[in-house]
Amino acid sequence: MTRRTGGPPARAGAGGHDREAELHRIARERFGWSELTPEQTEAMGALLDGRDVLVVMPTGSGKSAVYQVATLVLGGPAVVVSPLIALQRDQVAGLRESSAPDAVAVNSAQPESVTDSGWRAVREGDAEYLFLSPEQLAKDGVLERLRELGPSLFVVDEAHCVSAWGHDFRPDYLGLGEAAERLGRPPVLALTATAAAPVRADVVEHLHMRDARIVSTGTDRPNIHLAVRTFTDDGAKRDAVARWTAGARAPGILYTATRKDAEAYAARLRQDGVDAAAYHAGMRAADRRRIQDGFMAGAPAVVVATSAFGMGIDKPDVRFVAHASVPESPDSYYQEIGRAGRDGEPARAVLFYRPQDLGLQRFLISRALDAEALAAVMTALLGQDVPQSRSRVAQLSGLSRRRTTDLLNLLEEAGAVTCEGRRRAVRALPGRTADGAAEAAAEVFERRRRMDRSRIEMMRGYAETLSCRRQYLLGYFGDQLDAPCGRCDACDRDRRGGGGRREGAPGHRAPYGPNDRVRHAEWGEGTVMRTEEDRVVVLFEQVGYKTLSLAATAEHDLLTEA
DNA sequence: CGATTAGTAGATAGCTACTAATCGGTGCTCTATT
Repeated sequence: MTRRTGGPPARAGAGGHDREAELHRIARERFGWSELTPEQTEAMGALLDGRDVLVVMPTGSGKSAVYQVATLVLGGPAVVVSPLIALQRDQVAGLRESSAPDAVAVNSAQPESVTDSGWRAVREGDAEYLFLSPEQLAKDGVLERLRELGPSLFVVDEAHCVSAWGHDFRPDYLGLGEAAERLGRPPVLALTATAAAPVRADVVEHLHMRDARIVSTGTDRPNIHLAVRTFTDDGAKRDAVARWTAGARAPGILYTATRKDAEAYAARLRQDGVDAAAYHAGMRAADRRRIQDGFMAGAPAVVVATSAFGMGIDKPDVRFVAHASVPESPDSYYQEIGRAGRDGEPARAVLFYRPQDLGLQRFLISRALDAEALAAVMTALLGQDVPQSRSRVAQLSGLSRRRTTDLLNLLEEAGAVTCEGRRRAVRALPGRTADGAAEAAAEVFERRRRMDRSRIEMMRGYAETLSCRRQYLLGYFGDQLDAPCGRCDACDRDRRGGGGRREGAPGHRAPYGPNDRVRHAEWGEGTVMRTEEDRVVVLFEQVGYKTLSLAATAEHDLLTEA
């Protein structure tokens, strides 16, 4: 990897050597860290060169250190976007306890007086880190105050949320790129533990990252043993899940697809004498907090939860993460099992798989496009001569601000509207019509849905593969594992010699390799993700992940080099 | 997409067998009541 030298920032020191020494000195004196990893210094160095950086490193490997140290060298406060208020609280508390500079948060869950004193602390240099949600950064007043502070760094923590949530659930995530620009465009740092190729592309695009430097330590978590158990009967699966969980070494997390199942399994486990508690977003905030804090402290030993549980859980000794139902994507799955074994000791990830369970995931991503609302937004904009604020567009179209943001994001991606200026007002691009915009937006929407569906298919692929599970998962994230891992059920079976899996014949080379660019007659251009003995998985820009039979592609000449 | 519940038709007074309806995940922020 080459380090490009950009314009040296104000306080970065002269040579790379001095600078690295200063990073180490600050890490030691202000944070008490005796060492920085090569990846940490590489990411910090790129930021000091004024570059945008995407850091992909497992939780617990020191992602936060990158911005904490770099901020002090850059000499201005850092704006840190964090998805959950609970997470912001933990991060602020953590920095308060250390001898490092203080942090403050700005959100709706604290008294105004606390927010006010937070702003003051940053303004007066008593705090260097300011934590906010993306929703806060969608507000003009907040952006104005931030701009006056002259932030030296714009950090997006848990950056995969941009891609996972921005397109529907929390649309303000897609406005972060513009927000950074309105703050004077300091270097942008995106942090995440896992990001497959399309997620990285989404993050880079929507944060408006320029020539982003990607710093990755690889996503493998070798101490987590991977296994899948397959069922067709629902009752049999439930029995197996309950039995396995009751017998597994705690602490652990059991993920379910629905709130009802979380309650049901928790009750059943308690009956079997397991110290288990349910956790989902339908519970009262106080109960959720009590269970999360309790789990961190050791009781309950098992949390049975929907996907609501886990972000910000940095408990080192989680011994298992089991899934009673298949999740929506390898992306989510890897995030969730990544909460096991952070101490490096052996841990288990078991997926209880029933093909029918994929149906629920298909339902959950199948929300239809509201053509009427889309038309209302576009028509409202077409009637205006000058750019309009988002809240004004919401008013004109009679929709909520959240809904409007969602649809404007879609229209922007479809090339029908554009945001401009410091106030990022929106206007329709010249020559656009309501019908044309609706059509283009529908196409963008469909493309995204195909991608989501293909991710579900990749999850099916993981559950049904006969070869090494880790090779499959890591290949999905663009990390190649050259040999089978020896730490998954497929490898265990091969070692016992009971499987009858076809080993790739030595000397028989697959016609495609990872990262090859290919073109398919119908699906357009794509990138090869992995090859097995008889099939190849390709990520196509237009249709998402596809698994093709090598025999068929050869026979009909379906894949050509691009 | 699939599981569960509610409703109803048929044939005859309590039940079977089908169809229709319903539900299912993630969080922020602001506003109106307690």
